[in-house]
Amino acid sequence: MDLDLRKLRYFVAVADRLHFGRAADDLHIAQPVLSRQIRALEQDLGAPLLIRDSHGVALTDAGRQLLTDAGPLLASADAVRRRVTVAARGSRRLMVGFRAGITATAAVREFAIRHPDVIVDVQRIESDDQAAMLLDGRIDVGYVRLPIDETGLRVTPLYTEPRVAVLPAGHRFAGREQITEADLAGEPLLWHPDTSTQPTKRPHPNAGYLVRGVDETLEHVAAGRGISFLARSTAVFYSHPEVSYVPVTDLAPDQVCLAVAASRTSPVVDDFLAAAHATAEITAECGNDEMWRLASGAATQHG
Amino acid sequence: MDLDLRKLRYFVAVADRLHFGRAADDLHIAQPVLSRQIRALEQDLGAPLLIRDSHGVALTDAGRQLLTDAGPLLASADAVRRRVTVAARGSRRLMVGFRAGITATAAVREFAIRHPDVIVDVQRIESDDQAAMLLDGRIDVGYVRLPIDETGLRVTPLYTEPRVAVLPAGHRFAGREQITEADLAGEPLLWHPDTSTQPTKRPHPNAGYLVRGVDETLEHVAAGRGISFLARSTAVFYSHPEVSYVPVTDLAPDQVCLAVAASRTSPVVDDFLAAAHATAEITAECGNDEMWRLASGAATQHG
DNA sequence: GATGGCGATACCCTGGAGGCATCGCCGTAC
DNA sequence: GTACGGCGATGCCTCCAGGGTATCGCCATC
Repeated sequence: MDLDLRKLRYFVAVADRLHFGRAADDLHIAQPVLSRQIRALEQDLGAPLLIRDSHGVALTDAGRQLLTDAGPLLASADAVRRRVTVAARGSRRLMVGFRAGITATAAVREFAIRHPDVIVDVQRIESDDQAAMLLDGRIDVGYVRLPIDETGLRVTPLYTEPRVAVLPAGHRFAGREQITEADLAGEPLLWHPDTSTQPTKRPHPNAGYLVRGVDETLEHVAAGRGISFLARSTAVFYSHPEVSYVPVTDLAPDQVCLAVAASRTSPVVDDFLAAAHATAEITAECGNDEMWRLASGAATQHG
Repeated sequence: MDLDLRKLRYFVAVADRLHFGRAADDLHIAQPVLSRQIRALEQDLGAPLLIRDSHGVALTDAGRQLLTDAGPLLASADAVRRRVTVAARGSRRLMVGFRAGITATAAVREFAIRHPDVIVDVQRIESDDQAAMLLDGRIDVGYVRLPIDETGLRVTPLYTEPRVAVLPAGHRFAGREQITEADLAGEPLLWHPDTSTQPTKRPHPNAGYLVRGVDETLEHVAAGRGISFLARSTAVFYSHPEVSYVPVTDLAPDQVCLAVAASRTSPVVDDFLAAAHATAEITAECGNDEMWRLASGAATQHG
């Protein structure tokens, strides 16, 4: 009758590896058990999920559908468990995530007027798991940057800000007032993990440098492994002696959004969203022209 | 480790009834079994969910949190099962729901250009289960009218249209060119089922007339049980010899939106959404001034 | 003080999830 | 061509979770 989330998790493991033995290892169970559980799941759903033949294991149409749906569902279940245990502690706490360069202070202050009893916790998030953290309830609200996989989320735009190129200090364009995207044609770009994959899908471990977070980006750029781009407010907050920021005039701006898990129903969350929207302009100021002039003036002193 | 959806369903039954014996009846299991399952769930979550004392059963904070989260989660699980079985049949089919008065033809035609292989099915939906149908996968996309419980959904506005009062033919305002909301102060309003409740919560069966759908509305109004309001396009499509429509000049307009389950990831769905947005103006025409003049002209012939 | 309603406990039975050993199939190597 | 190895499936055992019935314990009511 009801879907069995354990079997579903097992299925995801097999679908990820396309190999019963290795998936069983991942799950710390014996391979025959896994084999039977998957068969039981197929019988339960009344549909074959995997094709096993001498060439290995492959997904059927139904299996592909289940794989795409399983991730969000399992994440929601996680989120439910997490929220219940939090509610049980009686702690009225709101966890707000924010991407590098974004300052939630104004919204937090505004929110505290209406909800002095709620403790607002803030936590930095990164591009590669911003969606997953919302889905499984580690954060309740997120100041995120696009792109983001909107599956299971409710995403509303807040503001945009220009982006700048991140160049090694010795680069031929370092210190320029501004450049265009065309100037950088052919430059090696750092490879960022794909944020549009399902939360269950992990990027292949040895596919180039895995750049996660701003500090790593700066290190890699300084080391000459490639160039990158950052939102201007991020550049304002993070500097590195061996790195130079240069505005790129024709680059698509960075879109900052508010995101919550769509399955989340809570007046507290709604009130925070309202506060965040009301203070969007203040939040956006961190990347405005004045802040940029100040910051880039300071940066050129050592860049 | 994983949440047990069966236990979760059991919990919802108990939380709805606040009575173990009756909930057990609903679930067709014995009361002691239910008692133990709930206790197991509490142990599993590490939090008490219900307070049992001589005065009966009550929810704890954690229990309330779980109850609000359980509905969407169970609905998602249903949706996953449904989509997998559909995918297994290999049928590329898209189910589009629409509220009364909304014509999806333009979007369907536009969509068919890109996806001639996908069969688009349309189905009328009602206010009281429009959200539930999206959440549990009975429809993939919905042309809905506000208000709607956005939990678990992604809702984007399409267009608005004026609303009209629905009056019995013998009403003192019947046949008027227009009236204001104040004119109708004190008039008995038909009671519509609350759309903002959780999908698991059913309205109490004997709480006034349960008006579901347009036809019932017209019958009840004609029978003199109260007046009601409808979007103008709905009024254009539905007429009743004993009912008269009168524009209300200062009534908040009806907002038509597109809605999909937030956990739904599918390029086919995305393409339909794009087509629906692209054809929004055509869709909105059904309730425009010209259509209204034509329809109300015809209506006055027998009204 | 007797009674009845209601959740919890005790006890039993069955089925499902886990383990281990082994089979059957097929591709490959020598 | 045969031997071998990889891999999923099957057989068989154990144990616990989920189902049932009978009954207890508590309390409110009369």
